Amino acid sequence: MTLPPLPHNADSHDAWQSATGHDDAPEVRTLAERVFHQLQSAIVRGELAPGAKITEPGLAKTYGISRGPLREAMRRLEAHRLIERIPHVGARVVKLSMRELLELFDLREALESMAARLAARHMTAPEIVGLRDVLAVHERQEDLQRDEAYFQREGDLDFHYCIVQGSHNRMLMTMLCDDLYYLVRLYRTQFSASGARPQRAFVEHHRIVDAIEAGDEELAELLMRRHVSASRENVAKHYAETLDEQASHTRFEEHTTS
Amino acid sequence: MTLPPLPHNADSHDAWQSATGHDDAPEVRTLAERVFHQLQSAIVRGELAPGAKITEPGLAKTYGISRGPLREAMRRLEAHRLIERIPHVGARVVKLSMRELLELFDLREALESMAARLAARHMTAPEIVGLRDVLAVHERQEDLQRDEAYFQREGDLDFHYCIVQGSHNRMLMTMLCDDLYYLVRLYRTQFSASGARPQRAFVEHHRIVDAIEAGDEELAELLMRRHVSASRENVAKHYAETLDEQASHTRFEEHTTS
DNA sequence: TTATTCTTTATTGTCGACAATTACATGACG
DNA sequence: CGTCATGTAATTGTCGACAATAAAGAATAA
Repeated sequence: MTLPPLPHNADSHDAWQSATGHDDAPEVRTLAERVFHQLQSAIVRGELAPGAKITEPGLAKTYGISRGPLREAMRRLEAHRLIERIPHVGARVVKLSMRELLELFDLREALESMAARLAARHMTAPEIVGLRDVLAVHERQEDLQRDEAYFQREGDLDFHYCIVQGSHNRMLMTMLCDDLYYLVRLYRTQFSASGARPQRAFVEHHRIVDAIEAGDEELAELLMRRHVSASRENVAKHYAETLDEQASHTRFEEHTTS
Repeated sequence: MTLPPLPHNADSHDAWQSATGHDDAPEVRTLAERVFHQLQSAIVRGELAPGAKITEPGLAKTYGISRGPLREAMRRLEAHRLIERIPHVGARVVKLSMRELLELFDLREALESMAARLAARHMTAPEIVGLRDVLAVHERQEDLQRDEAYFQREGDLDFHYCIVQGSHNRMLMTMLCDDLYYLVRLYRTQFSASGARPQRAFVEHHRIVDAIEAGDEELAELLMRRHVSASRENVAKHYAETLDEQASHTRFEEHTTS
């Protein structure tokens, strides 16, 4: 009953695969972990259709592994809200409704504004330099290919990643980078969300970085809150326009419940 | 490859065991789920010491199940940040450091202030009545047993539960009630946190409810933010006083990394 | 034809056993 | 005496098989 301390646990973060870069080949050493990342990527990229049923024997044969590690990976995906499970029935890929998407924006508004405030308090000079580099790359891509929304969107997430990193709050990093941002990407593929507003977002990003560099916590928080809120309103407006397909989506859901 | 829709997924929440009441016997039908709740409760209540190593054969024999469901439960606990795992090495119960505790308060400040704002916007009249009932019970217990901090603390969590429920944001409810509040309880047992400030908290709670009832979103958000922030500062101060044992804790961690 | 019941089938839940990796202890060598 | 190497033991990772549950379909009766 004594506790021989494991050799980590003091700076336990180097053992994690999380909260740093995103989509860097995770270089994992266990099957469950590897298939978790593979499934996570497949879901986020839309290779597994939203709402698609997931059968354990099928996936096990697809990935060439046994059902044991696969079930552990699925439990992790369930905890990360990328799949939904019902005991003795099965699992399927989540299908974000518009309501849940708007809820997600509320969460982002709360968490990312806090992240911006903490970034203004804790971000170091080289971190700010790196952040400006991200903005520069961001802007260059915008010059080169003005229509290619995909890179722009990924760049947008890179920006938000840097802010969250700058908060120096590990719980916040984990919650945003490991949980919410995957849902954000999932939404972008599900709704094929190309409705970006690049130029507006650019100046907002720059102003946020300015506030962070100036150490103005309150301004950074306020600007980030407005930035996320504006993105939410943009999505809500775009949703109101394309409401017809959404209506058919709703009819489909009603049909399933009958 | 077609997708015969499962009979839920339209109002998928009734199938979940989460985000409603807390600690109501979960009435689960699978071993993995049951042992997950049992381990969750055991960890939060301190029956499994923080930092204690968890061996799969040991727990499997303890709970009389096989290692398969146990590993799935552990994967869920890992995702909920109640245990930490290292591949091929083992798992142990989390031991919150003071830094992580303060990080947790930052998260609560961001999320619960948002919850208060949304509660002021969406909470219905009967929900507000229930909230006042919680405060009344809260106050009565305070009259009866002024020292018994345990019930007061649980009542405090009940209050925050109601607010989050009133936000009508399911993602927010899940994130706070299913994830963060278990960490809060874990902290209270680990640090034997009886350093409450009941009377101050009472009036703050009442003012928050007043703002919610008045539909004043901004005031509710501001008051909740101050409420959590004050609690954080209270903890930080109490930590500075009992810094000696924390110093020994730090020495221990340094020793483990050598 | 429609509703109901029973059978069949497929999927999920659970278990025990084996392989792989790591930690610990013992001993040899500088 | 300290350090390194080796072997052993224990734990974790993985697999295949069986049992339990639920969905799908066939057969029967109204």
